[in-house]
Amino acid sequence: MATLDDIAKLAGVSPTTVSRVINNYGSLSEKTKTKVFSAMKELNYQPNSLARSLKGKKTHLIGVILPGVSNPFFGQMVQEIEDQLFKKGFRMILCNAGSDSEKERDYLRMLMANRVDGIIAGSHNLGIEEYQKVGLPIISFDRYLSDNIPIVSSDNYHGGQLAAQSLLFSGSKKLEIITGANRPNSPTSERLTGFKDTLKKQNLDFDLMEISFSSTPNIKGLKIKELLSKKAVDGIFCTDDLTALLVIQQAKALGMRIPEDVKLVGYDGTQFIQNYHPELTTIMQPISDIVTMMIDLLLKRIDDHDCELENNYVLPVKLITGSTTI
Amino acid sequence: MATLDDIAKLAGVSPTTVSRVINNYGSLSEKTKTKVFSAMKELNYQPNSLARSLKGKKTHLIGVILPGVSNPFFGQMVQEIEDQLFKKGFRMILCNAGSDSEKERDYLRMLMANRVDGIIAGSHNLGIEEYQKVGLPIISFDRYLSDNIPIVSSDNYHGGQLAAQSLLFSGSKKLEIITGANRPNSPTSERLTGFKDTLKKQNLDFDLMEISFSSTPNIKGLKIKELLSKKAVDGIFCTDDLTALLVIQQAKALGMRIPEDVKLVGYDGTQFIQNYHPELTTIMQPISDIVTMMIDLLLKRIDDHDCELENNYVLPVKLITGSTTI
DNA sequence: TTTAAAATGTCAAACGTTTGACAATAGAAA
DNA sequence: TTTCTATTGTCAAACGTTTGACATTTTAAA
Repeated sequence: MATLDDIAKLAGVSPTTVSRVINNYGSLSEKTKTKVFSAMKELNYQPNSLARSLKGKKTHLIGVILPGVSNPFFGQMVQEIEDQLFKKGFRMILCNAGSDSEKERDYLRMLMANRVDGIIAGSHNLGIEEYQKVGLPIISFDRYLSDNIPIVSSDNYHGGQLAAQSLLFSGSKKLEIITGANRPNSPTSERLTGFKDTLKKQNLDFDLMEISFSSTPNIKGLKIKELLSKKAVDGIFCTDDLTALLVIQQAKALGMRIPEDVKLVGYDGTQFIQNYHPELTTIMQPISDIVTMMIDLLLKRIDDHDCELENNYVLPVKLITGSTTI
Repeated sequence: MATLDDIAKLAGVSPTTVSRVINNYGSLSEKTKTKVFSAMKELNYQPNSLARSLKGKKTHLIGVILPGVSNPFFGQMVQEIEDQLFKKGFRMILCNAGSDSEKERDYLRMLMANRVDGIIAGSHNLGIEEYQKVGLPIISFDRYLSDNIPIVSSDNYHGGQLAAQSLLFSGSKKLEIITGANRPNSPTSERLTGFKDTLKKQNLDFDLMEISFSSTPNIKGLKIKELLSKKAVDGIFCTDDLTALLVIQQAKALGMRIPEDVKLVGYDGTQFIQNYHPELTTIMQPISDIVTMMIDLLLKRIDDHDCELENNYVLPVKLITGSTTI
């Protein structure tokens, strides 16, 4: 692969001049620039980022740690992150941590070793300490990591409220909420609280069904089937859309009609759901805005490691009404 | 961030010794190793990959260029690639090229600049020349790029055959195939041929509906609606599952029953479809095997840039029968 | 023609490693 | 004690850039 020296030789100038052209530094005549550029083109030259970064330049690499990308929510988020980062001249190293804390730790190490400029963290199997000692700009999605790591999220509490209101408005009385594992600091717990508080105001009660995040869809389906067939529920709030799809599936299999027999509200409202399951009433998280916010903050921190940022940035959610509620 | 010299000072040894410990090179006493390791731990030291790679070591970075990740097929593929690469000690730079050839070109440049060890290319807006002059190990998914770039794909022709057989077996007579833009070298065109050939053997004809890959689902839906309401079709083969979902959607809206009035076969058979739309008959591509193959070949090429590889690796597809055919 | 400014060149240090050559020291075996 | 070997150290070059100091040449204006 061609180096700066090769270009210098071919263009008949000094290496310093080539570097000056690349970095647009010092004074240069148009003629030299043209000579250098065409030599670069001729040899298909790409300045070695490794060397540049080593010399103190940014790597323009951002580490993105997420639970996974096969879930449409994170899929869309990754797509959005990639898109927006690209436009700002950054690239992403994608890290699917799953629910594996060892893997997350490994990735954190790798990202440090690779001297990424910053990290977007949306998966959190690890404790605070691990993230604190990374010493790189970090922005977190939807979970507390450490005091000086800003959290960007959407309004989970209000999302819970909207879901409850929407079910109440369509006349549900016997309510059920289906949610993943509820660690105390997880975003879903806020959704739950918003839901709960709204019902409390109406003096209504509800039941809670927890299905571990890591269960397969088949297992989840089975549990939902049991719920639907054994219990007289007429309104269900799922804290994610995929689970809501399973409810639709099981209800259909049992001959129950939605929304006549059971109303249903999901959560996330990805583009995918809006396109392929427009019937589902759901709470839409503003993925694009969330990403814009995160990248904006991250780049600020990259420019100035000590810049002051808020601890929390909460973006509004939106109710999208489909035919699974009335 | 701590450097090798810092470790040397803290451990009370020479920098060379530290490097020897890291690379397990030369002869070392257990005592020194322990001293060095504990110094590394204490300072949370990570060897600077940039410097190491500059000195000739691998970067352990792989560029993955795909059309996007919001489509479940590529979502699952990315997840699989990430997972398998991680296990082999590699990380991925994710490049969503979309249908933007300028972006793809930019990414190719960036990947060269970053001295990635290799590239997995699944998006191909660019011509052969661009890929040829990259000069890095490349493996292609499902499309011809250049003579010495191996192609890994699944058996698109047989997939088309299976789709046709399945529709014929369920008694369809008036067949339609819905497919994206059909550039001559695209994998979908093979699916089409397999489909066509099978029908020809039965002396049956079919109609072809092309919907540009870049149309939004709404537009696609509209065209499908038109098709369903204006034409007497009783069997549809969509060359991807998402389009098949739109057919289901539109058929439902028009009061047509599947499979009674129209049979339907999709393509891809991702985990997502299997979990959330098990009713859809579809052709499953063996994503995991495809990825294993690609990574295997890529790593071979990375170890030995000139190693001989086949031009084509075709993996078998599988018919998954759901209730959209009988 | 003189003079100043602009353009380019030379040189070298630095970034953080790896690696080889070679020397020095320690400990153990003969 | 001598001798060998294992361990560690010193030193320096290399990887491909960037950047500053400084010198020299070219160009254009006065």
